Amino acid sequence: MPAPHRPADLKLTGLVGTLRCCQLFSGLSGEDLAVIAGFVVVQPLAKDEYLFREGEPSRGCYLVQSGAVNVHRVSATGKEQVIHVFRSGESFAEAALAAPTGYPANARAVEPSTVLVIPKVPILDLIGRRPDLAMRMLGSMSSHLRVLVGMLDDLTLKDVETRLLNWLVKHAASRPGGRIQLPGTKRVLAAELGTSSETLSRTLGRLRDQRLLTVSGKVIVVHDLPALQTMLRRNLGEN
Amino acid sequence: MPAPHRPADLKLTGLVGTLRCCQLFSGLSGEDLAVIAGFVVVQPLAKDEYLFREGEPSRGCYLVQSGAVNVHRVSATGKEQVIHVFRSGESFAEAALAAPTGYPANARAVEPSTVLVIPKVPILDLIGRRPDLAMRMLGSMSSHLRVLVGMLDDLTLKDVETRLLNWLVKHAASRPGGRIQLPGTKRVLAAELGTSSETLSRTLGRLRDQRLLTVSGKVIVVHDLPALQTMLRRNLGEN
DNA sequence: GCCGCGCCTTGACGCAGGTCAAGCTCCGGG
DNA sequence: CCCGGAGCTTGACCTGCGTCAAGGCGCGGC
Repeated sequence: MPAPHRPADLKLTGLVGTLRCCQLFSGLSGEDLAVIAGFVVVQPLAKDEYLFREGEPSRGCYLVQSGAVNVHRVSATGKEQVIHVFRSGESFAEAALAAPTGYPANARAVEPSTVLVIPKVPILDLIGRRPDLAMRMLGSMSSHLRVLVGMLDDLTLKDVETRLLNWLVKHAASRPGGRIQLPGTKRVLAAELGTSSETLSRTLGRLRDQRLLTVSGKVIVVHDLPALQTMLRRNLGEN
Repeated sequence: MPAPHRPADLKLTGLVGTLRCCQLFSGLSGEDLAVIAGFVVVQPLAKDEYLFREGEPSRGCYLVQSGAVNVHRVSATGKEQVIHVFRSGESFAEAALAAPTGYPANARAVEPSTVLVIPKVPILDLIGRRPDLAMRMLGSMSSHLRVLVGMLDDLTLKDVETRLLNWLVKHAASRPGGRIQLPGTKRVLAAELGTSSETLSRTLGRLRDQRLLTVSGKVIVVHDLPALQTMLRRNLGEN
């Protein structure tokens, strides 16, 4: 693991740029941003390197500068439950700032990444002096709550088919031509959907047989998005 | 629905007492508490009355004074997924303060209850002026995040038996003599465990046959807590 | 080129648990 | 007192999906 290091002053302006772009700090004054940039620590992560593990005391919270970080729990049975994959510009672990206990989950880089570590003490201090920053933190945590609530929903969508349809619709909508490039292996997607790679394969196969999509390697092309949507609605409606 | 009303000044001191007792406000000065008590609204709820529904714009956040409030989502299939049952002294819906969107869930009284409505604008204003209050809100939301993460865990605990054991152990530990009085009907407990009343009945029946507990009406008496615990651990360990 | 190793796919099988249905108990009302 | 309904229990059945196992395919190393 390469040692984290304080950025040289030269880099401060670049850092301020990064900070300004993210949801969490986007409305702050340049002065405040400079203060934050002053105590932030840049940390590169290799693929599959852990940023923190469940139970460790919290160093602070994090902001993804590049790459992607998988936040997950491992259940007592050893299964990994993905909570969320955070990408460039997103912040996480704000909850660890305010809690006396350690991190409640694990964080691991999906690919080579760099994160900004925002140490606990100075950011809490700043929050105390900048009420609008406090508001932002509240807002950010509240959106994380919503993500979790959404996950709950997903888990209670019974069918694997329904969950997959849901996932496909959500992702195909934002892609031109319905072309979805899988970020990782199919086993990973299966894990996100809470199923096994075999079942995922079967379910995809069924949709393929119905000419709704084609799969080749790590690329899924959705041919008939409306059909998927009505199918999803039908699945939700019945039962 | 009886109209909510502002408490008379006579009641202010009582209110301050309630506020002081709760996690969220427990460390604040009497002065701040008085300010809060000044804008809080007392709202009684009949059994099964809804406090708010998913999507409604947020009035503010809430503090349970007496009774119990079930916060839940209803999935697209119409099933009710319990997120948490909040009881006396607990606060909820803080997330709605900071978010522009409406409530992400529903809240309904399990039994006749009274809640304190903490309106959005004045409490946000106060948070802006009292950094330590902001910290408390952050802490509170962070613990709610943990609850949700815990729920995720529970849902991925596969067995109904395992989930039930988990529930029993958690509840029997805090009860003298392992005597657990069910708050609602067994169907409700089943829902909390994410199963049907039939399966719950069967699973309880199996534990009863093993002389680990007895069930009579709404009372479950755990006879052999350690046995339940080792059974739980066995269930988690294997597979 | 060939081989070996992941990854994906497909088939076969077993099982937890959801659903339907029938009987039981308890309780309140007329 | 009888009756009806709500909730609980138990049985029978069926289905989704997790698991094991056996190929097929692509890819990198040698």
